[in-house]
Amino acid sequence: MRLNATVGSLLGFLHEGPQSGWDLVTTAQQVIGDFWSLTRSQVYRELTAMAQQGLIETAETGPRDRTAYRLTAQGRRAFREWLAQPPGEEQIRYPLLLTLAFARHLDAEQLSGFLASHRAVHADRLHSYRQQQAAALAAGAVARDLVTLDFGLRYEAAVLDWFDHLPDDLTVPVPPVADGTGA
Amino acid sequence: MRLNATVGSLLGFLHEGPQSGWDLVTTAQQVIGDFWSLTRSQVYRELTAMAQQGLIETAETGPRDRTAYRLTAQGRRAFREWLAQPPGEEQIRYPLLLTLAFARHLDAEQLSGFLASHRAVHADRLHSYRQQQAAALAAGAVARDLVTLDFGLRYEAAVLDWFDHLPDDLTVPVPPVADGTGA
DNA sequence: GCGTGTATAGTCCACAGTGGAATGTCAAGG
DNA sequence: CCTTGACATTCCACTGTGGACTATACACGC
Repeated sequence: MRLNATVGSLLGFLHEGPQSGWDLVTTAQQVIGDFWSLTRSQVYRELTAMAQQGLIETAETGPRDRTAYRLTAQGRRAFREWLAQPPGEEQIRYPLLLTLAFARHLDAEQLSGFLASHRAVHADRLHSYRQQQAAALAAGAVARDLVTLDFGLRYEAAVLDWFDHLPDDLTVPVPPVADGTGA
Repeated sequence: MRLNATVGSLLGFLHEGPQSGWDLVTTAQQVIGDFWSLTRSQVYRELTAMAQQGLIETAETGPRDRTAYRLTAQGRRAFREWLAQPPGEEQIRYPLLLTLAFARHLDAEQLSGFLASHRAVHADRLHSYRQQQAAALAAGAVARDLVTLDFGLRYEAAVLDWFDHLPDDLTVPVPPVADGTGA
């Protein structure tokens, strides 16, 4: 009965006290959203399964259909086991690089538009990370609390650097490709 | 009829001439494998659908059950349309950061073991990227041909840097966590 | 010529992850 | 009292992942 990483992290969050699916989505977005994704659908799906397996139990039902869950002893055990497994490798999927890989089939102006807008996204993210860092430091956080944020900072800085060192002739008209029907 | 990125890139590869599913998996792994993933299952699944939609057609059938596909005019059109769409944002999922986010529940020695092995993976990748770069340059490639590789180089360098600036007290014993049953 | 291992080639399936539509409830303010 | 927006969950279709399974062709050693 191996847990997947999503279930593992949900169990991790429940260590801070009972939460509903809605709460967990919010928490996850804030705490691990920069390097892990999990969607509403998935959270509710997993919560149901987790309850069935006895990893969590209903803590309280509030207004609307709100159902908060609490860790069980079994859930706590399962979490520790999961956390002790060697974490898998990272996965990156970056559609912009796909576009770039096929850039010779693309209009130069469109390409430079795409690049500009993606660059802006990364610049914004870097800016927001810096603010988060400053705020955390002001609130008394130490380096240990900032490792994942630091990852984001370095990542975004590197990506921006990459944008700023792209060769010019990327967005310069290239003679139309032969577009051969065969090899 | 919007194509997904996987179909888009398959169409892209077929511009180089007819290929079978098997070939396409190999090509994709080599050309876009560092920032995009696609699995055998998916390739064959999509090829069937693409053929049904008239984006590709059977080019030849070889030994074993080999079936090579060729682009149709419609497929070429669909590819251009797909490529002209603004590419989506990148997705990153890094389980190690998840582990790190819950590090206070984890044994210091285990954590440092995980960190060491992940660091090694990134060091290897950086090394291999450098070799690829050198080989490409030696073969006469220009900057324009190396943009995606350059992304990988900068990414891996940044990640390694991050590893090398992790605070020491990450892997220093932390007083056992209270592990409260509730809030 | 004859096995036999390895690379090639494809199929199938269960599970995980994504994104949006649909549904409903409660709270606040005019 | 009515509308608007935040809260909360469910459901679905599609996409993506990874492994098990089958089978054929070919190179090689004998």
